[in-house]
Amino acid sequence: MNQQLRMTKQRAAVAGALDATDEFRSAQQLHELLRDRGDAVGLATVYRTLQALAAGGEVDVLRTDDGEALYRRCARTEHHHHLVCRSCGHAVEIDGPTVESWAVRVGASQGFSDIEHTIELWGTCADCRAAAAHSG
Amino acid sequence: MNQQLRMTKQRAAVAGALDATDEFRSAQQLHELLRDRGDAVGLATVYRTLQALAAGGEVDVLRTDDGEALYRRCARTEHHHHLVCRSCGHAVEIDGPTVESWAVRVGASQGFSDIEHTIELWGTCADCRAAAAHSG
DNA sequence: CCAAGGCTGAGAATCGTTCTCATGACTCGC
DNA sequence: GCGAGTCATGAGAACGATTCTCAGCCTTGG
Ligand SMILES: [Zn+2]
Ligand SMILES: [Zn+2]
Ligand SMILES: [Zn+2]
Ligand SMILES: [Zn+2]
Repeated sequence: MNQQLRMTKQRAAVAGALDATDEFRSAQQLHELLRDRGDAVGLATVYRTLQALAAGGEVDVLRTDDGEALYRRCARTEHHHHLVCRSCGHAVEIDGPTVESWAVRVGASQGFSDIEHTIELWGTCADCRAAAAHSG
Repeated sequence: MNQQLRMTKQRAAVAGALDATDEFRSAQQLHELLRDRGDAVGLATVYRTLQALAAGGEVDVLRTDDGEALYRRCARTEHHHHLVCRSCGHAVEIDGPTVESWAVRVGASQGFSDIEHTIELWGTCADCRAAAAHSG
């Protein structure tokens, strides 16, 4: 089926970078991370790889307030949402069982079909709050 | 307070365009709309005005999957969410009372502060579905 | 080891959005 | 009405993120 996907050093590097962190990261951050690590990979390749991983459901993508895409390889591939620190990207996977059914119900009641939902929580994690307190 | 804001023909035009539609629209769509209408307004001004309106809570902003910002003047200014048609932008304002408390609770339980939530539902409205059925 | 075709990366190109700055429009006091 | 002081406008440049181009490289199957 997708036998045409080749395992290259670059893809492994990107996947490795994703596995190495627990935080949501932008394509550019991952690109820099790889460069610093010594596994330099072209920016275009980073984007392409993330795109492929996202399409395959292997990484989660979300958008910051200003539209930048952030990626993260979550522990599970089943549907879930996130609570993300807006300053460091640290994330916690969360479930919202009642939210799921609510979304479907509301959508259907308005005559809409193919309902999907975007549900993400943003906040400041304990570490970042402590850091801010010290400097502020 | 904000007495330094002047009511200009351009701002009125943008506000008018927003009032004239019930759908979420991008800055560029509004810009074209105004041009077609005869109330040509510079693109930069459209962006600036939308920004100001959004800052003042007079219009709602949301981001499409690919990061583009969409704006809409909703009937109410109190906190609410939306069910948006991904093909025409038609939107319905919705409430999620249980969702609100869930968001706060989950955020706090993980040690995060300043919790905010992004909750939007996407779907295909009845009209667009009908249109798609005819052509497909 | 080879051919075939996916993969890569530097740089150009897009695209949405913001910035710059010279010019225009308001406001207010006279 | 008139001018100074300001805020607003708009054309175009600048930006930042992402995508595209395409020639050369590398993985894979045999
Ligand atoms: Zn944090
Ligand atoms: Zn969900
Ligand atoms: Zn709204
Ligand atoms: Zn809410």
